[in-house]
Amino acid sequence: MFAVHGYEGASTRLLAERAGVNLPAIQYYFGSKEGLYRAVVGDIVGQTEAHMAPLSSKMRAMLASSAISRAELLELLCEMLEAFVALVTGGPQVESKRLLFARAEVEATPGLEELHENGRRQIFQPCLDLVSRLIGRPPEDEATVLCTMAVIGQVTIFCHNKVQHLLKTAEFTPERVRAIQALVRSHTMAIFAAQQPIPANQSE
Amino acid sequence: MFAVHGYEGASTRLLAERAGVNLPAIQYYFGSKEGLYRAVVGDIVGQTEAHMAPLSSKMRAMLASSAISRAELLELLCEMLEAFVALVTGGPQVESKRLLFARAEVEATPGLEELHENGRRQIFQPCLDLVSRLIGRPPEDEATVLCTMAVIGQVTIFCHNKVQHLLKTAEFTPERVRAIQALVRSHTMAIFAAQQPIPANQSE
DNA sequence: GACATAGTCTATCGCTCGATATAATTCCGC
DNA sequence: GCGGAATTATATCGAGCGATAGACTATGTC
Repeated sequence: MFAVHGYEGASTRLLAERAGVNLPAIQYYFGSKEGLYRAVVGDIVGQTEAHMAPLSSKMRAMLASSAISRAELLELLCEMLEAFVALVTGGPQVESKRLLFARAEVEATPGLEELHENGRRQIFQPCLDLVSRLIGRPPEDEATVLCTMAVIGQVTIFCHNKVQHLLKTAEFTPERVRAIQALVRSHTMAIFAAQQPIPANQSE
Repeated sequence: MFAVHGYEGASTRLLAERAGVNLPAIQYYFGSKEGLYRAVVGDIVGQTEAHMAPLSSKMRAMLASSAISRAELLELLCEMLEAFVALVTGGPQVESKRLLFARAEVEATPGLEELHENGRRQIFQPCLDLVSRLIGRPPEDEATVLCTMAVIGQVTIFCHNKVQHLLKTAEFTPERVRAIQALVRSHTMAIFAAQQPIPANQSE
């Protein structure tokens, strides 16, 4: 309900009715409407962390090892993006999760900042680090940030609500998910393969 | 106000106060809050059309001419994306326009569908046609749609509100706009340059 | 100077919102 | 099967919402 109608739009009466409980149950169990909202966001944050955990640790391990080839960096970035695609197109309550992700970029409601901060930490920062190495510029550089955003934008657009009307069916079938993953992978490969090899002046 | 607070969040009292008029003026001049909203959306739609008009007609002319090279198609697509970047980062009331674009993808408020439909017509459809020719698949194909969405996603991400917190300054300076345009161009060139040449079995 | 029109003002209507006070009910150890 | 705690149901509060009624003011016409 929060994802579909927004925080303001999802009234406590609607929430209680859909949950099959009485109205004051929200205050009884969650303190307030905001408390319920934060619980929802926290649940999704947890799902995200669980989903990205294995890849995150793998990446941390590989980046820690002294020598890592450009091809390995690129492969890590592609896996990261593929995991992001899987995150926003699968798992429990996909539709709601995707919409809530999209809302986090627009709405300024309590708790959504946690969701956004989580996305920054779990998705953006790892990608930024990889892109930084791939283009041989520090992650603080604006060019690095912009490039990372553009690459990630290829995925985030599939979170949008109305954009899905461009497709005949709104559902993310396994075939479609694989198609998107393959698409993002090939694009990303093309983007960074064409890049000149690292000028070897990056740190470490 | 609509862009920042959303349709529901921008109360008529707030709107009237910020406009320096009395409360019933909204109903007097626009019939209702929704009428005012539609007027706002209509204004932005008009801006968008005016902004994209020259490129649209140029593209229509080139596509109508029988022979058009792959390089020319690619150049057209890049110009289209650059114009899209310019659209969401410049012109009057940039910030509001960008936020409203982002909201159009999430909110289901009256009149926003017009904004979304306009984006589909002015941006997505032309890009879809170009991508269709570039990858040699009909525009109805899901693969064509997905590819176009991914390419456009590189730009739409810059419409997001919170994502901009990733940058040190939120403002879109001319240098930053040019950097984004160059970035999107180089990415798009890489994506479609690596593609195998058209199998020559596309229509026309 | 009387009058019609256009536009603005204050006050308020009916409604929905989140939250709560309070009563009724269910649950569970004993 | 009883008593107290946990939970649920009913009724309602105060606030804010969009919209409107109706009085007031400015303006142009004759």
